Amino acid sequence: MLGDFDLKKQLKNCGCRFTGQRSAILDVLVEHKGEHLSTEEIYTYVKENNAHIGIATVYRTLMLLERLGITNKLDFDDGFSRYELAKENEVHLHHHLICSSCGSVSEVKEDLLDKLEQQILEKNKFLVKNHIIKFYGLCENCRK
Amino acid sequence: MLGDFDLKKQLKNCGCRFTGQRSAILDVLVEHKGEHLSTEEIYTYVKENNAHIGIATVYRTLMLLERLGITNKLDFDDGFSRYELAKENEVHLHHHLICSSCGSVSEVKEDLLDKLEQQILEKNKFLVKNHIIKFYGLCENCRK
DNA sequence: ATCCGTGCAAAGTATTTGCAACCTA
DNA sequence: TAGGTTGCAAATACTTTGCACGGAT
Repeated sequence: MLGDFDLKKQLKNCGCRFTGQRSAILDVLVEHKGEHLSTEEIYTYVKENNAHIGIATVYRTLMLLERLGITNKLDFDDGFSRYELAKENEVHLHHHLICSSCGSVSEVKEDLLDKLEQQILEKNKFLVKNHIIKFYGLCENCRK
Repeated sequence: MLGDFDLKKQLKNCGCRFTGQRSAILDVLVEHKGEHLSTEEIYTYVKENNAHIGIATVYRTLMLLERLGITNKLDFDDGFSRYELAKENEVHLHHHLICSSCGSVSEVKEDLLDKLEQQILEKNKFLVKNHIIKFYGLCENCRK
């Protein structure tokens, strides 16, 4: 798998080892690209082909993948840490739409924030490297 | 105190009772306007004048205040729920600047998002009622 | 007097950690 | 072989809940 090759290289670069568990966890994230899986969900999917994996390994691996910049940790205030592949964000950052009524999460894929971030650098002397934007409101279904 | 009067009215409106603990917790939030206190910090401050209050009451009251729209719950991914007075947001919504290096949190007080939210309504049929924006990057100090 | 609110402690839930066995390099 | 990695279980950390007592209306 393509993902494995990159992972192997990146792990070597940081002196870490390439293991079946780490590969399997990344595979799950690749297979579910576009979703925002919780640790528990990732654990469940990984167990399908890796029955004896422990959830501590999932937590540790997700921490590692985030440190390597392979994943982004997301937070929708539902009590779970969620993850997505960071690659998707190379071109654009996501804006998440969270419905206050049904809790559904969808995405906007536009980035109109460059202007704002430029102003922040000028006025606050703060260099923006990444952002997480959560819009709370009512989705199409719940507005009916 | 001014805050007490509003609280009393709002509590009555929802069939809830006005108690010393609820008043004291709101007082702490008013005294620390502009900060983003964690539940634990609020608990510590309230105990100064209310030595025997329990932390469960703080959690329950903050939940109530949020339901009443008096406070906003914030989340800076540091493992704590944080709160601020919602009033501050009547005029403008906050954008938080979170430094990846030192963890400091500051604020931008501009709202250039109206245009984007209008587009979201048109393209995603999603009606934005509120938003939380977290910019991750490097603050002035850490860029030196 | 009623019954909501409180404090305490126990329970819950997500996540982290210690450690011996295991596996990658 | 050496040392990073794993699985298990115990430990943490934050938050919620059950219940009897206390206080607001």
